[in-house]
Amino acid sequence: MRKELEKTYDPVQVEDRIYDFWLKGNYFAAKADPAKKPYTIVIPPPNVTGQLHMGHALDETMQDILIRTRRMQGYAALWVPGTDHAGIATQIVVEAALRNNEGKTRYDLGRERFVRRVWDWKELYGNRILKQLRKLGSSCDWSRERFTMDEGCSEAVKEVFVNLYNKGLIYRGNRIINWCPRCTTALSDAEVEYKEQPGHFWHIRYPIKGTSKSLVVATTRPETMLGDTAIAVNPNDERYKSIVGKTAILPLVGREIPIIADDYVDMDFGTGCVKITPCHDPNDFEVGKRHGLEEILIMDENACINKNGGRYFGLDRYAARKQIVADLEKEGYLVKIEEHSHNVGECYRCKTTVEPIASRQWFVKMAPLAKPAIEAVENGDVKFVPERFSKIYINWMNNIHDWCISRQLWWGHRIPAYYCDDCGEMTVSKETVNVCPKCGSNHMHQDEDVLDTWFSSALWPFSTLGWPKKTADLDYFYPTTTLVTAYDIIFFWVARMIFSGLEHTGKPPFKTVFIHGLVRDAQGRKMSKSLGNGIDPLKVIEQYGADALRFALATNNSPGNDMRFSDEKVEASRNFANKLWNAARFVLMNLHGEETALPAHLTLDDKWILSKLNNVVADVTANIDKFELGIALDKVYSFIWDDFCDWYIELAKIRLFAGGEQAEGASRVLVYVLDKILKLLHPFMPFITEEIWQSIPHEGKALVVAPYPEYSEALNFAADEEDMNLIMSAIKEIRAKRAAMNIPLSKKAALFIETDKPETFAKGAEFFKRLAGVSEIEIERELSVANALTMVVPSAKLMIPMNELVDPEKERARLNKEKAAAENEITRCESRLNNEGFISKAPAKLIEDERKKLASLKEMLDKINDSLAKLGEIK
RNA sequence: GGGGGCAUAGCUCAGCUGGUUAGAGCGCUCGCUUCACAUGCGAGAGGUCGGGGGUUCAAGUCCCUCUGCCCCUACCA
Repeated sequence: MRKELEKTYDPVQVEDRIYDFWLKGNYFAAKADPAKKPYTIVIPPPNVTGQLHMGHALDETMQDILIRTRRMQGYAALWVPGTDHAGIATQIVVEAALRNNEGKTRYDLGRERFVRRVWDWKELYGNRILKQLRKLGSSCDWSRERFTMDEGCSEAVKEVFVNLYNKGLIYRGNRIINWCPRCTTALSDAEVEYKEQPGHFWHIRYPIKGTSKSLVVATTRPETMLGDTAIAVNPNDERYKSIVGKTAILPLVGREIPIIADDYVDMDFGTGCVKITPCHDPNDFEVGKRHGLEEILIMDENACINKNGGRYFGLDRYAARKQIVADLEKEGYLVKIEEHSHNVGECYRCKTTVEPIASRQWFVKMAPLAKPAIEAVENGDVKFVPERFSKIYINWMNNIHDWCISRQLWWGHRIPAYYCDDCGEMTVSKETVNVCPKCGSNHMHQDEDVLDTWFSSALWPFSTLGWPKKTADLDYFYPTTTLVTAYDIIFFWVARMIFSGLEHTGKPPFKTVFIHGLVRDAQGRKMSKSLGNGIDPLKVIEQYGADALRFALATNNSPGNDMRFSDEKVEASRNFANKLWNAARFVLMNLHGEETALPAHLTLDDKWILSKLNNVVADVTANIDKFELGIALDKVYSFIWDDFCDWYIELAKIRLFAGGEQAEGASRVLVYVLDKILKLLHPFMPFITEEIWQSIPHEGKALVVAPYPEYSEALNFAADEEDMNLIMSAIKEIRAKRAAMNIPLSKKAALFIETDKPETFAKGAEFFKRLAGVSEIEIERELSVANALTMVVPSAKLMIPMNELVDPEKERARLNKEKAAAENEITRCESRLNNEGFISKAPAKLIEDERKKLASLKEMLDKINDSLAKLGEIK
C-alpha cells in the first residue's frame, strides 16, 4: 500500500529519516573495486573547533553533488571526511575556556595536562561539525573519518619531517620571522594578513661622532632604534658619500654605530638614510648579514622591551614607543613627525599586530619543492577550474619564501628532533630518541615546538588513505580526483598539498582543483562574527530544509565567483521542492500499476517529453563534467517546472482523465520521466528525491545508488519535438490573445486552423481543447472564416470566430504591428542571406536555418496580409 | 609596485569553445479559488549587455583603451 503524500512538502519530517536510511544501507561506503573506476574527494578538513557556516555549506554541497553523481554513474566514489586539529585556533579556544571556567592559564596546568585537556575538549566537541555535515546531506564515507592528529596522520607527519630533513629540505636557523606576541609563536608568511593603517613617520636625528653634523632617519617603529646597529645609505648617494665609514651615536642609548653603504637603500625615499635593526626587520637582517653587523634583540616573546633595551626594559612595545618619542623630543633628537599610512601585519587568528623578530626556527626550503609543483600545473597534471587560478597559483609559487614551520604552541605535532643535554647533538628521528647516538648519554629532550597546522593538512590527500604505508586504498584511490575549495585557501593548503604530494608520493595529490567563491550576505558583505551578519545554515535547514539550502547555494552560482545569500533565494528553492513534491503527488494519484518501463505506444506529447528529457540528460551530464553545476541545475529545474509540470502533466491529464489504456500509457510515461527527473536532481537535492523515489514504482533499493540516466538514441524524437513545438506556440498564441482581450479560458470557443500541416495539428487537437479554451476544432489546408480573431503562427493561421468581442480597428492595428515586425525580421534575414561573406564563411547548418526561417517568415507575412484583407472585407 | 576579478532587466545573478528575436529567480502589472501545487496557474511590462575603438560574414562573448567598484599579492625604512 502506497502512502498518501501531504499537500505541502515538509523537509523536517523527511530529512533525518532519509539520512538514517542511507546510513543503514551503508550506501556511502566506498571500497577499492577493480571492476569500477575510482572517484575520490578528500574533504577540506574543518577545524575541530568549527561550527558549520555558509562557507562550509557551499563547499560541502559542491562536493556532495560531484560525489553523488559519480556514485550513481557507477564509480567507486569515495568522499573522505575528517577534521583538522587547527593548532592555534584550538589552543585559543581551550585556553579561553580554562581562563573563564577556572581562571587558569595553560602554564598553570603545564604542557602535559594542558594537551590532555585539549584532547578531552576534542572528544567532547570535535565531532560537532561533522554531525552538522550530516544535516546537509553530505554523503561521506563515515567509516573513514580521520583527524590530522590521529595515529596515522601523525605517522605521516613524522615520516615527512624526517625525509625532508634528511634531504636537507628542512633546516633549523636563526632568521626573521613573524611573531605573534599574543599567541607567543612564530607564524608563516601566509598566516599574516596585511592591513593598510594610518601611522606616523618619525624623523630622528642621529649625531655623527666627532663632528657637529648629524643624519636624519625616518622610521615607523621608533622603539626599534634600541636595536639599531648601523645607519645605511645608498653607495651612489652623493649627499652622504663623505660620511660612509664614519660613526653615528645612537640617541638615548649612546651606542656607537657604523655608517655603511648598501644598495638596498632607496635614495629617493625618505631622507635616504636608513636605521638598521637586524633583529627586527627582514631587510635590515639581510643588510646586517652582508656587513657583519652586531645583532641586538630588544624584545621578549610578549613584545615587551627586554634587558637589552636599557632603561626601557619591561615596557610594552607601544608604551616604549610613546616613551622613546617623548624622550627623543625632550632631548632634541626628534626632527618632525609625518602622517604616514602603511601596511601592518596581523596574526590571522587573533588579529594582533605581528612583530618581525629574529628567532631560531625550523624552515622548509621551498625552491626545490616549488619547481615541480609549478610544472605540474603548467603541464596540466593538475588543473584549476576556473583556469585563471592556475596563474595566481604559479605566480605565488614563483615568489615563495622558505616556510617557517615551527610554532611555540603546545597543541600540535611535536617536532621529532631530540637534543642531547650533555654533548648538544641533535637527532631527528621518527622514533623517540632516548640515547644520544653521538655520546651515548641518556639525557635527552625533545624539541619543545610543534609544527604548523598546515604542515599536516598538506599531507591530507594521502595520509588519510594510509600513507606512508603502502595500502590497497592508497593504490586505488590515490591520486584523488577532485579537490573542492574556496579561493582564499589556495596558498595555505592547495599549494602545499601539491608540492607535498609530488615530493612524497611522486604524484600530484589530485587531478582537478575546483575553486568556488565566498558566500556573502544579501548586501554583498563577507559574513563574519564581528559583523553579526552570518546566516546559520542549520537554521536555514530547520526552516526550509537542507535541499532548499543546497539548491540556493548551487543555483545561479558560477565557479570561482562570490555569491550572495538571502532568504528570498531559499524561499524560491523551497518552492521548487514543493513543486516537485506536488508533481510527484499527482503522478502517484494517477498511478496504474507498478510498471517502470515505457509503454509500447507513445503519443506525440510522450515523444516530445521523452526527447526533451533525453537531451537534458546529455546536457546536464556534460555540464557536470565541466563543473558547470549551476548551469546543470538550471537545466534540470526548467525541465521539471516548465516542460514536465507546466506542459506534460497538463497534456497527460487528457488521457489520464479519459481512463482505460490511454490513462495507463500516460501514467507509465509520467512514472518513467519522474524517475529520471529524480535521478538527475538527486545529487543536488538528495532528500526529497529519495523520499519521492521510494514512493513511486522503481527498481533497486535506493535512489542514492540508482544508475544515473544516460542519453539514448532510441529516445531521440526530433521530428516529433518540432511538431509539438508548432502546436505549443499556437496554444501560447491563443492564450496570449485571449489574455490581451480579457477572454478567460473558461469561455470556450471554436478554433479553425488553416495549415499545410494538417496531420501535425490534428495530433494536437485535444491539446487545444484542454489548454486553449477550445470547444471544437477544424483543421484544413484552405479555410475561410468570417468575423474571426486571427493569429498567425509558424505553419498555421488560427481563427476563432468571436466577432462580438473583436474591435476591428484594434485588430487591424495589432495585425499591422505584427506585419511590421515580420517585415523587419524578413529584412534582417534577407540582408544576412544576401551577405556574401555570410554565405561563404558561415557554417552550412546556420545558413540552412536562416533560409528556413526566412521562408517561414514570408509565409507568416502572407497570412497576416490575407487577414488584413479579410478584415477589410468584413468592414 | 605587480596580479586578478566584477560592471548584462528595478534587485541578485546565469550566459561554455563568437552564430536564431540576450535568459532565470525575486520584485512589478493584468487575469485566474481550473479536479498535483496560491510555496500555485495563464499573460505581460522591463535591457543602447559600463563608455570608446578594433578584429570578424557575425561580438554580451575575442583584442586594445578609458571609467567605476572589489579582491589577492609585495621586505620601500
